[in-house]
Amino acid sequence: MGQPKIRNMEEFANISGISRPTVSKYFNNPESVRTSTRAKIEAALKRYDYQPNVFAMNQNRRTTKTIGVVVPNLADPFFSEIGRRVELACIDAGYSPILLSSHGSPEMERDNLTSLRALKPAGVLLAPFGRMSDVEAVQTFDADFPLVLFDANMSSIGQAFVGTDNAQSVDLMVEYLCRSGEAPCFFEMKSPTNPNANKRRQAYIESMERHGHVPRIYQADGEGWNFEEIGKVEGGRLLAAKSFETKTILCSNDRLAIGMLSAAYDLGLRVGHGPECDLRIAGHDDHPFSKFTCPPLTTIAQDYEAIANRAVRELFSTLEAEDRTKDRSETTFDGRLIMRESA
Amino acid sequence: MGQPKIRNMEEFANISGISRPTVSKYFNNPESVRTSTRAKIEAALKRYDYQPNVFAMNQNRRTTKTIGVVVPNLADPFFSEIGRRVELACIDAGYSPILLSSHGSPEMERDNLTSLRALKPAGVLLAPFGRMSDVEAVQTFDADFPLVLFDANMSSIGQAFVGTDNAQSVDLMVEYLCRSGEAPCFFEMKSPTNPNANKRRQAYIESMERHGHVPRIYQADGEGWNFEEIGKVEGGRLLAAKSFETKTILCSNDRLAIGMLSAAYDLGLRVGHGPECDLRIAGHDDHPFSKFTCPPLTTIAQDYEAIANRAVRELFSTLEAEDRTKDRSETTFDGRLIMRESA
DNA sequence: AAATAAAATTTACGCGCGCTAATTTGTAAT
DNA sequence: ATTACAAATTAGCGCGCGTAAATTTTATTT
Repeated sequence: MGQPKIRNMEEFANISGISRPTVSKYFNNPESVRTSTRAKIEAALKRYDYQPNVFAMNQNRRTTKTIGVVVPNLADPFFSEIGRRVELACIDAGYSPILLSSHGSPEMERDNLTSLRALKPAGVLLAPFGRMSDVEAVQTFDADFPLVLFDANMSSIGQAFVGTDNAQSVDLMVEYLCRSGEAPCFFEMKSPTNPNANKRRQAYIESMERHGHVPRIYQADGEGWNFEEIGKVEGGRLLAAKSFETKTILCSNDRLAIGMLSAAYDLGLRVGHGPECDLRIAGHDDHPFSKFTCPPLTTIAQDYEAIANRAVRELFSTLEAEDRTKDRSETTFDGRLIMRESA
Repeated sequence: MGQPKIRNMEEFANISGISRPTVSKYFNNPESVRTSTRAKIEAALKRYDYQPNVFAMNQNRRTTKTIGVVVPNLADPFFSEIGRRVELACIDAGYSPILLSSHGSPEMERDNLTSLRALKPAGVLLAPFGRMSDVEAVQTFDADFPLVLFDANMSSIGQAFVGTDNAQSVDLMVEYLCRSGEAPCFFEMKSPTNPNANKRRQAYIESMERHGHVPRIYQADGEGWNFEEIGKVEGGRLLAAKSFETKTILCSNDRLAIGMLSAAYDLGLRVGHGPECDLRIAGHDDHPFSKFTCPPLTTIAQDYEAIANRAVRELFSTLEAEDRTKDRSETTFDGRLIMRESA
């Protein structure tokens, strides 16, 4: 941290006694220069605080050190949590993540990808809307940049997909509910905005049939991302009208379940698995607040950490594989049953 | 979208029939060129998709179109919501916001400011940790870039501060609770990580004294950002031990209140303002989930929209004022009482 | 000790655009 | 038609770094 400010790489090369191209090489990859020269450069770095101009660096580089991370909606704690972990994993690997939220709008997802193009990212981690995404835009982006999908799959797009095995996780819950009491009916949105909803419904149907039960599905009206409100209003309506044919309800996700729990409370219904209870409610995702609902919500925990780390690793492995011959891989992690009091 | 790809501004200038410096001027500020030439350029933009290279642009520009937005923790719905609105307001104004979360760590706040330096942002909107922030780092950043603080104030740092008037909002709640029943005691963390906690405690004390009551404060042990857990465990402990001297509890924020509501449910305590209830619990912030707690939480709503928009406007007004003579301004918005069933 | 390979240096060009000064063109008013 | 002024053009330098080719130095092997 000396007083004479370094203006550019030329000056820094002079005071460190190394030629500029070698210094440039060092900043691209410190391992690529001899140990003795690396020591000289790092000694100079300690005395003078210099860092290369990012804009000049990225102008001519084939690839930058930027990683784009795009999620559908940061207001949803699920995405803010998994986005957070992806971000930290990128930093650990020496890259600069840039986290973009599409604010619930597929159009903004497209815009985000367009903005990212200008930044020449080394790669992009995308949790897409799925079939609501601008598929063509995602495809052309995939053709131009290394792309890894997580959370929601899109067939044959991206170098890899990493997510949760909905078939396994839903079956785990259905099996538990059947074993511990009545077979569940299924509560979801009629036109779900989140991409895993369809897979979960399908998994519910198959699991129920496998266990010899008739699947019963209830779909709530309502648009947008205000899941709790929809769960409370529409779920409450169904509860009040005694429309559910069973007293065990599996919600497509925790946010719907949180809304329904609130409605049940208003209606004076006791939720839980005890003999004195009127209703069992279960969810999916282990939402950060599901531990604090009344009663605490029985749910399926997705392995955030594993998904985030694996997605990052998949991306980096395609970055390192110069030849684009790597096959597309799909990795799903098992959900874990979190037994609490609601079911 | 013609087939011949435009490689640089030179080529684009040729095909649009305008000289390169004028095109450059257009991209810096479309208003700065004659209407007729603007039309020509925009006609060409429709036919060929060209956008200037961001890295080359920003390399020599005095100031970029980038706005940094730094919040303490995106996992907290309060910050993800206000960050979202700030982001959208910047986009509307034609700037490129870059949203950075410090993941609950003051050190990362410092790192985020350091990273932003390299991007030469036109300005930065910072929701600081407050006294836990690296004050010196924030000060030197303030000296080098236009800076506006929001949510949490730091004395004489930044061109402006925008937030909620804690004295007003807490007094509003205290007044309501006293008027509608027993005077509240106050529940908070012993060493709070969120920056407004001290102001709220102070506001509570002053408000209670003004209403002729003795303030009673209960502080929970616990570190970090896991407020719900702390509210549930420590608040539950106090409830179980019947340590609270009154049956009306004002929590420093909604997340603590959510935890305490969960504990009260476990203990079989009926929360609410009805005659059959054992306890009243109130919060502060109008957390997105406070509407769905059991019972729904009475709280104070901060005016997210107003805070976000005003913070952005304050920043832009300092950007436009070439002379740095603008006085530092402090703007606070009133909180709004949200009466629900919990108190 | 000489021979060989690896790494560092020198030299030089290019990236795409910002920005300036001098000049020319266009527009609107007298 | 003349004047006056704003806007566009031409010409050209500079930013800070990437990168390539040719050369020299250093480290390793025989």
